[in-house]
Amino acid sequence: MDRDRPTLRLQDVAEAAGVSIATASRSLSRSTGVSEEVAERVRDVARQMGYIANVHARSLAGGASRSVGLLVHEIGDPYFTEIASGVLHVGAKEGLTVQICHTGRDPQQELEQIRTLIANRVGAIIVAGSGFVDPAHQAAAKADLASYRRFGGRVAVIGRHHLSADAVLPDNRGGGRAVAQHLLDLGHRRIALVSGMRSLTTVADRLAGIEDAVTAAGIPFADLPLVEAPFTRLGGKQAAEEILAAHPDVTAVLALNDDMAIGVLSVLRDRGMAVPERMSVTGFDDVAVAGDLAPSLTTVHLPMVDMGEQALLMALKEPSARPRRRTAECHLVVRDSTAVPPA
Amino acid sequence: MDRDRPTLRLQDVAEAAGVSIATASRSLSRSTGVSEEVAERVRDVARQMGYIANVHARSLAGGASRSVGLLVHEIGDPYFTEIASGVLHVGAKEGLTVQICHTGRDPQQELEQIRTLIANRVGAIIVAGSGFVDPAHQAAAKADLASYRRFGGRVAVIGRHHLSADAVLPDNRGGGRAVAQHLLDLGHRRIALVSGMRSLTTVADRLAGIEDAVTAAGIPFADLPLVEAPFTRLGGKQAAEEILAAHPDVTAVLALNDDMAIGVLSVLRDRGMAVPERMSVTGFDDVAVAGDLAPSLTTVHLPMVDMGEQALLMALKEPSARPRRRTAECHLVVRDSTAVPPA
DNA sequence: ACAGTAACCGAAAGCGCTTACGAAAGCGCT
DNA sequence: AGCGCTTTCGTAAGCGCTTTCGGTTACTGT
Repeated sequence: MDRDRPTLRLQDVAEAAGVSIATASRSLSRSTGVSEEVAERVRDVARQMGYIANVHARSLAGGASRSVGLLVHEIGDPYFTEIASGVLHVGAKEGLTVQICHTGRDPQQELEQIRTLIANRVGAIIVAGSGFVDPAHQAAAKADLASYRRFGGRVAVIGRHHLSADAVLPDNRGGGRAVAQHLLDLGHRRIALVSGMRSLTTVADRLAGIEDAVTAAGIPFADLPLVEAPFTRLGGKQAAEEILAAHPDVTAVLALNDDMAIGVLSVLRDRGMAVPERMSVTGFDDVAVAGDLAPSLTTVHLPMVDMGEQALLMALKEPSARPRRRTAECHLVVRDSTAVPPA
Repeated sequence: MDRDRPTLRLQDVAEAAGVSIATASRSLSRSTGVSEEVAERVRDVARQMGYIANVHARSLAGGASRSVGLLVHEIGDPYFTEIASGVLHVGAKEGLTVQICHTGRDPQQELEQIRTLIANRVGAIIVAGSGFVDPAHQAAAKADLASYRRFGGRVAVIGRHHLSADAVLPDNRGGGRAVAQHLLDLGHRRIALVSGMRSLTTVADRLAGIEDAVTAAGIPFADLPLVEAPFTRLGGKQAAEEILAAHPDVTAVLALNDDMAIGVLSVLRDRGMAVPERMSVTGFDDVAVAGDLAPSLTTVHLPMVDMGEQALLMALKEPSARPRRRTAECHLVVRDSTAVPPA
């Protein structure tokens, strides 16, 4: 975009077609108030000249913007990849461009990216990766988003319920219950938990579900070895090392997401511990590769693509005064990484 | 963005700070021509009011836009995911917003998305997934991009050299040569090729490299069983079925991308054919999961994140009259899916 | 033939910003 | 004091579009 090298303007098209700018504009947008023949001619001329309207001018003058924003920690993370895929699908179908922003798990950057999206006057902001832990950033973001909403912007959050916005939430508690129950049913009693940071509501909810199940089975939740580590593959590795060292008697490792489970699997493979014969391992999320691992991973399926789609659709629908919640069902997917504990 | 619910304007800030709009503008952008005290005051007021400038108005008036576009087939495809990651990283660092568009492998949609990006007057367009097969679409895209460039837009293509634009290209031929050589070195002679559509230059180049190697080893390239299928996991499965049925003597399957290789592996697992003991399998790309599969996949590593970064950086640098090329080095990564052929 | 109506189109006013340009004020110098 | 220079700031002219408003025209019914 250079000022000095001008692009084709609507005026150029209008002149070439022998009509006024107003008529040209009407012909190219909602062609009402223009005779069909004129509109047709203008469109022909525009096409021949290769005219492409300027979105900036259009939204300045017109109002509504044709784009939405998506906030993720890191697009390479499979969890966010799938959400982005859902959002992009809906976006393409609705003729919206999607601006994706990396927060890099940095609250400061997250705040900046939110501001950037607001500056772009996007029609909706989907917050998929939200890492606000400290009240200061959270409050700032909330304030920005509030004023954004005041002038008509829509906000939807995926995976957390905060920022007083519409939210799409996986049934983390139900999923946690299901996967724990699965291990209990197989006969496991010494189950180690490989957890992300408990300050994340996602983690807290999943743990709550696990607690439901084990408590019902008569096992005190506090008895289960639990290691908190970053929600990443490396975190899973570290946690696995720690658990194997401190608790040689565990027969199953329940990881709170697939990434960590993959880390656990790699440690077990390095140590020559057979999965699932010696040790059962479960994940959470059911990322695309979970079924391709060997052994394929027993995990809780989250409909992430769906969640992305739902979030955008929810945001685009008529706004409601109070934040809406939509729960995404999770279900257990039993694959090859779990079995009865060794005798 | 609603017209009737107005957002804070620069004028509001100016009034609150007791200065003119011009001064307010200067204070908030490149603060030249304003005394530091005034600029400071304006910035304070703006911050307190929660003012966020309107990008549309800004780029209409000013010229340069702070955003770039990225075209991919499907963000969920790991190849594109990593490229997108690279582009987003550079974008975040440079303060650019990135608009990602899905083409869904549909030439028509690809064309539309290019137009959308031009309409958004993005500063650069990175074409990662380009599926132009028919001359008509290709010509149309070329025309649009040409006029886009004429007014200062930058274009960079990843993985193909066409559209007369800057390009970042993996050394597909070298990679093909390397992986074929690896199998030859292990002693394989009956090597089946699981190929994407040969009309793709990527495929053609990789095949050329393979031909180089096998020809040098004294094997007529045409003797190798070759199945063309979609460049997807499913395509890999289909191709594998076909090959196993028609060529039971094959000892190695060389797939032209990892996705197809994963499909091949799953077919082999279903049939109980041990990899690599009974059959060696190789991929191409080295997507993130390649190392996590079991057996982990021997493949050709492409620096995809790098390529995304390079493409954007190249586009942002001063343009050159003639299209530049940058070659991304590939290298073979030997893992557990290849071994000497069965005796 | 004429008022009344509907359909079509053009002139012009903005949308919120940047940036010439010019005015005013402060400075050192003769 | 008067001159030119620099610094600082305000006025106003757009950027390319949409949309209101009013003017023309063509068409109807009487």
